[in-house]
Amino acid sequence: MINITFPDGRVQPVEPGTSPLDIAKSISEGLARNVLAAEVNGEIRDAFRPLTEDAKLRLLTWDDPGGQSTFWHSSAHLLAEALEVLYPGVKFGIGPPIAGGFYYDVDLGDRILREEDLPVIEAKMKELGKAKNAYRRREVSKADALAFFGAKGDEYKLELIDGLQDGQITFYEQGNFTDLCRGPHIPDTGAIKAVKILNLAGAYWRGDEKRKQLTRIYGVSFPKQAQLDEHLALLEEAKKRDHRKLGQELGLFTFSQKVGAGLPLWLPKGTIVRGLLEEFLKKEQLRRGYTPVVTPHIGKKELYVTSGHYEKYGADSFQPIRTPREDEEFLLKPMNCPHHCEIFKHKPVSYKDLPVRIAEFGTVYRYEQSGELHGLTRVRGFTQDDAHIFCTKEQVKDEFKDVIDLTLMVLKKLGFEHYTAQISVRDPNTPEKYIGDPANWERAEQEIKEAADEKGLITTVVEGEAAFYGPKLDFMVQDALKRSWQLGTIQVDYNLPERFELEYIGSDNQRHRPVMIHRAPFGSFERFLGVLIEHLAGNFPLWLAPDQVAVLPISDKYVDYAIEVTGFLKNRGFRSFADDRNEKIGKKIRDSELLKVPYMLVVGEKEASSRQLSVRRHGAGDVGILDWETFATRLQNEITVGL
RNA sequence: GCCGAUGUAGCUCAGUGGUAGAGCACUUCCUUGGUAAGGAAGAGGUCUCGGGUUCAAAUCCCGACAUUGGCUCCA
Repeated sequence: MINITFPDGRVQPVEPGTSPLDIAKSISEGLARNVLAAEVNGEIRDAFRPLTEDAKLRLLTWDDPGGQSTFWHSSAHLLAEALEVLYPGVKFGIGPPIAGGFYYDVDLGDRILREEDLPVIEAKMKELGKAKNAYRRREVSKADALAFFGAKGDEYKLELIDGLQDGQITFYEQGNFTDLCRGPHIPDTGAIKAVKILNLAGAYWRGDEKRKQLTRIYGVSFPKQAQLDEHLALLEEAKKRDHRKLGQELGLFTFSQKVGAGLPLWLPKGTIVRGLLEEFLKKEQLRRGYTPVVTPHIGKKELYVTSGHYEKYGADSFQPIRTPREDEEFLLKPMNCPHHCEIFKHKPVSYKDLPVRIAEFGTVYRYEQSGELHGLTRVRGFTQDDAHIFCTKEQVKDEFKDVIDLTLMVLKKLGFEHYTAQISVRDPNTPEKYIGDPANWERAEQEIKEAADEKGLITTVVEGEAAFYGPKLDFMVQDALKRSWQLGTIQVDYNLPERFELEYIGSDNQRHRPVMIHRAPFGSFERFLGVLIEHLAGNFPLWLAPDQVAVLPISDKYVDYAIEVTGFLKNRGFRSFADDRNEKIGKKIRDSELLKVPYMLVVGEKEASSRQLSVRRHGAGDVGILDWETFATRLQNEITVGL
């Protein structure tokens, strides 16, 4: 007998060769139906794979991420099976589970898949699912594996097998389909009841753009149709919230072919929102000892040769601009830091001046490949809420903590409640990739972790993700639809102080090299606003709304009163307009609701004669009659509270 | 940059070889209406751009540009 330990500590002896699925069956049939995989001594395995020795066992259902990814992985195999039936001779790349489902990369030869083909694939998958074919695991020798896929003519699988060690190769089969696979898989295809093939895309074999491009088929699947429906509804909701669509509908920004791809044009309303964010941050930064600066949009090529950016990115940047007479070369600035380094250098700095915090909403231009551009989140010209902190190495930790504070304050103010921090440190195996004193690195990495801990951040530490010039902390922010975005960043830099020969005079009257910290709580206004629009579904809080109050006269007899009210509100600093169109009140309300204006004031005979306001809140409806002062106070209170 | 899709009025879209359509928005007129669309008339388009095929191209072919789903990249 072998001993199986359950998560609650209970130990049950079973015959060797018993599978977790058998154990589930012995507990209840219902459980057995729901078991997708098993965690055996911390490793996720097939629930049907026999246990041969003492083990800690956890049965995984749909509610476990491990159960879901196994389910999706098996769905990818089911997709492959369907493809093989529909398109004989299809060759397969890889087919893994991913965050929101699964995909399979396939080579269909000359055949091009179209949207119309997707329902056919879905139908075939459902049909094969109903067959309830069991997934079977089989260990094969390398020679046999090569022989199998050689006979099938699948060069991609052959290449994969080539990279595997003999004795560690397994096949999984279900129905008539056999795939090279490490597993694990769910017990049988019957569990895959709801399937949706989402989209098609090209993907290079092994992610290498020099190699053949395969067709990547994305799908998602669930044990129940209701779950799929819910998932599709969420995707629908995401589409509705798309900042590109809302930006258009709310008149926030636009793009022009003539101006150029990836170069957003901020419309008046968008500019108001953006300006309010700037104002908010500027105020907060002044309070925290930042000193604002302004630097030009271009800089001489030598500036970037000094900074090292020219060597590293010059070829992949907008190319230099030349002056007609002197033949000097200027670059559009891709970063603000070289300019800020020169500002730091403009006069001798004492240790008593440190930290120096130079802040600028600096617009930068980066050449992004045409296929990369996307709404506001990936553009070629954008404005960073940038600042560079020059400090001693002893001050790094406190500065980090202050920037974390600032960032959290920003996220809270804008209604982002879920976020984590990713700390990127050196890859210990390739120390030669990093510049700067290893002792400083060690210290900074440690202090970043401490600072994040002391501020109560949930962190993940990723080795090898650090920039060559220093470790960093990035904020990963989750929006209302549980999508994760990388926004703010804090980075330590040992490189630029060196290259620009930055110095300060210490208390010992000697020259010392400061440490530089790059930081941007929003990242860029463009990207942040894109994410914010989707997070809020375009419903800006009162303080950020481009129009705060729409005054809606019932008929043109009350337009004068509406204009008077608008004037009062404007004097109190609220953004307000009167809708004096010759339209019925229902129409005016509808239009203001669609524009997501937070407050609507309906004014007619009653209000004009009593000098009152009939107040309506966006999304909430009629909130009753208020006098002017009470309404103004209500607005002020709502703004003060924030959200 | 690569692969696929798309590009028709300000917006959303119909229009598969014979000189361009709808709804909304816009303008004018009628209407003066109390919490999500009042009525009528009008104006608005070298059908993204450039080539080609054809008696004839929004429509078919080629190329460019832009948008888009991905891939690769991202200081």
